[in-house]
Amino acid sequence: MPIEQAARYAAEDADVTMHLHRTLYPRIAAHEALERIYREIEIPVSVVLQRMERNGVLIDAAALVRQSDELGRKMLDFERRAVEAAGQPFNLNSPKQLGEILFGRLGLPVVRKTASGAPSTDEEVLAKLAEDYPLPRIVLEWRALAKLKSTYTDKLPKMVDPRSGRVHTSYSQAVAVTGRLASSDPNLQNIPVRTPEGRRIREAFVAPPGSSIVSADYSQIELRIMAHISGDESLLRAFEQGLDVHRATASEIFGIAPADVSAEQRRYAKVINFGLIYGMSAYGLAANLGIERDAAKNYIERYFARYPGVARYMDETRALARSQGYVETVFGRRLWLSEINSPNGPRRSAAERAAINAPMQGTAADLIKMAMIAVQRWLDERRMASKLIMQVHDELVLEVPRAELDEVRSELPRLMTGVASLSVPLEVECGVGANWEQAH
DNA sequence: AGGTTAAGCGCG
DNA sequence: AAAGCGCGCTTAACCT
Repeated sequence: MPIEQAARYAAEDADVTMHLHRTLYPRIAAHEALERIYREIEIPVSVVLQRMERNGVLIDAAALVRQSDELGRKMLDFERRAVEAAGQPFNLNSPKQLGEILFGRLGLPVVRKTASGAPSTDEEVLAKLAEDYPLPRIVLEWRALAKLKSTYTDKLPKMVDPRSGRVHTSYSQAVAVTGRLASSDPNLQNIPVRTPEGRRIREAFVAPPGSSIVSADYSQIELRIMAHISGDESLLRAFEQGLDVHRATASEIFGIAPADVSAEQRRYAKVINFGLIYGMSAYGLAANLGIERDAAKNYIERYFARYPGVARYMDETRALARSQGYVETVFGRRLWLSEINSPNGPRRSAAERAAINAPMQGTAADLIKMAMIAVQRWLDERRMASKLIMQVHDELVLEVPRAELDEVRSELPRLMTGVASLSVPLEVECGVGANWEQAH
C-alpha cells in the first residue's frame, strides 16, 4: 500500500475514533459507576491487553506437528472402520452425507432434527444411537480427533509469528455483552483441557529455558458472586467456612450429612449449581442428568427451599430486568436486554436467562480485569521480567523467570484475591510448570 | 474466487 | 415454541 494511502486510512481511523468518543463518552460520564468502570478498568486494562498480545506465547510447534501426524493416523483407522460399517465411502465431516448414511441407507431412527429440519447428527444424538449401532460410535471417536487436529494441532504451528517465534492472539475488549474478553486469531481461550488427548495440546504451551509457566485461577468465582449478590445465608456460610460447595449443596438437597454424600450425589449438586448460574430449567436439568423431568423439578424445588436467597435473587433479577431493561454487575456495568419484554415467549425467556447470568459472568469479568491491572502494575513497579501472557476468563497465565518464581507464586494469589472485598472470600489456585498443562 | 450460513464443538 | 449463559473456529454447502 502506498504511504499516502496508508496515512489517509490512519487519519480517518483517528478521526472516526474521536467522533465516537465525543458522542459516546458523555453518555458514559452521565453515570458515575459507568464512568468509573471506563476510567478505572477499561482504559487501564486496554494497555495490559496490548502488552499481553505483544508478549505472545511460546509454542512447541514441533510437538504439535507430531501430534497432528498421530491424530491423522488414528483418524485413518476410524475412517476405514466407518466406511466398512456404512458399506460405502463418504465424507465423515459432512453432517449431510452422514445423515444420508445413518438415516437413509442404514435406516437408523431420527432422534431429533436441526433448526432447518435435517436429521441431527450432533454428539448427543450419536451417543444415543451408539447404544444400539456401531457406526455412530466410530464417527464420535473420529470427530473428537478431527476437532483437535483441524482446530489446534494443525493450526497453531502455522500461527507462530516468525519475527518473535511466538503466537500472538488478539483480545477483543468490546465484543462480549457481559464484559468478558474474547480471544481470536488464534483463540487461546478454548484450548482443550477436558480429555487426555486434548491436554497434550496444552503441553505444547511452554516456557522458554530458565522460565516457568505460572497459572492462577479463581476458584468457583461465579458461585461466590452469586452468594455475594443474593446474600443467601447458607451459600455465604458454605464459602466462609471454606467448604466443598458442591458437597454442601448435595448435603442440603438430599438432607444428609456432608460426609455421607456419594460421588453421584455430589455430581448432581454440581450440575445444579452450574445450571442455576445459567438459568437452567427442569427440562434442561433432566436432560443433563438423564433423569425424569419430575425428578429434576423436585431437585430444583429442594434447592430453592434450602437456598431461599438464591430464589429471591432470581425473581428480583427478572423483575428488575423487565422494569429497567438492563441488569448490572456488582460494579455497575450494564447489560441491556432488548427482548426482555418481547411478546415472543421463547425470546423473552432467553432474555431472562441472560439477565440471571450476566451479573455473575460480568462481575467475574470485572474482577479479573482489575486483577490484570493490579498484577501488571506490580510487575512494573518491581521492574520484574515476568510477563502476563494469557487470560482465560477466570485464569491468568504468566511466564516467570526462575529468579522471580518464589515472589510471583506468593504475591500473584494475594493480588488476585485482593482486588475487591465481597461478602465471601475470593480464592485463587496457583500452579507452576514447564508448560501450561503442568502448571495445573 | 470469495462471502455467508448451518452444523458442530472447543473453552470458561 | 423452546428448553443453559458467554464466546470463536472449522468444514461443508450454498450463494453471488
